[in-house]
Amino acid sequence: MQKQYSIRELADEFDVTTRTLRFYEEKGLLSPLRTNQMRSYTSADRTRLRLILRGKRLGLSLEESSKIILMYDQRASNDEQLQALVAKIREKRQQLAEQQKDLELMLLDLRDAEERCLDALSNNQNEDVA
Amino acid sequence: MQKQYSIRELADEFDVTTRTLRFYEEKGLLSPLRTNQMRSYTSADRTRLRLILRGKRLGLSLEESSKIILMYDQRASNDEQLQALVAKIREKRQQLAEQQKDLELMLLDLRDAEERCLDALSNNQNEDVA
DNA sequence: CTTTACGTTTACGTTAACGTAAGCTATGTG
DNA sequence: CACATAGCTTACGTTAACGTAAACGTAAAG
Repeated sequence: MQKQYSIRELADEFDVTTRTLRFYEEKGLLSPLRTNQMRSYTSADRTRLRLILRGKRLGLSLEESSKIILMYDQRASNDEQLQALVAKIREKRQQLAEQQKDLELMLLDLRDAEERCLDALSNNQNEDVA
Repeated sequence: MQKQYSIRELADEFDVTTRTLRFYEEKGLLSPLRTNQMRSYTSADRTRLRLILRGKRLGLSLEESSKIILMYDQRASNDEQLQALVAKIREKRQQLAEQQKDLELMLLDLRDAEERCLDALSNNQNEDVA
């Protein structure tokens, strides 16, 4: 017997609005059970929501996240479909690897900018002393 | 004497539309020179464009990218402003570090998914043989 | 000299991802 | 019992980031 979550519980836990949860459902990203009309979220829904929000933080659209989630829980299909899926997964991994590079570059730039700021500050110190 | 770029050259180089470049200008992200009404982009504009697009790939809004760019080329101001800037830079670096974690998690999940696919494929092989 | 190509401005259209509000129902609570 | 709380549906509103189209200028090419 798994725990079920009300829409408010889930919304509070992940810091989103109930509107957002209903919207994700409308878009087919979540599919909570219904207990006399009220939505009842399972731990599977929680997991999916976590993945969706992680995708958002990485700049993915809901549709992209949706596709990636489908890759995670592939329904064991035939060889052809499996191979196509592997190809998709590899492509996405490739994209993410590129994104990793972008991220590191931006971090380097920011490290640089910070250093220059600190240099400027210590220079101002020296001027004050001189 | 630096090379100047027409709007089309820049658009083609970065694979964006001219509309996009004009839009970025309208938003204050670019400010090309004008040679008898025509836009003339310098290498500084190119750099800014590179940064904007890198930001986009990381899921940043144009406004966020704009702010980050301002951090890069800080006009040496007074100590107070410099310290505020350092704080901003550190905050952004922190955010990016979190994003790095998210990215690695997603990569791990995809590695996992790929492996499961490959397992399923080799299982199908065995069944065929048996 | 007209066509073609590239540039300009102005302005309305579009999509994603929700926000917001109205109006209804069911369930406790003083 | 009144009413506050939480949920539901339906539907219109909003913002970012461009797309698309009209209407015009200019310069090289046939």
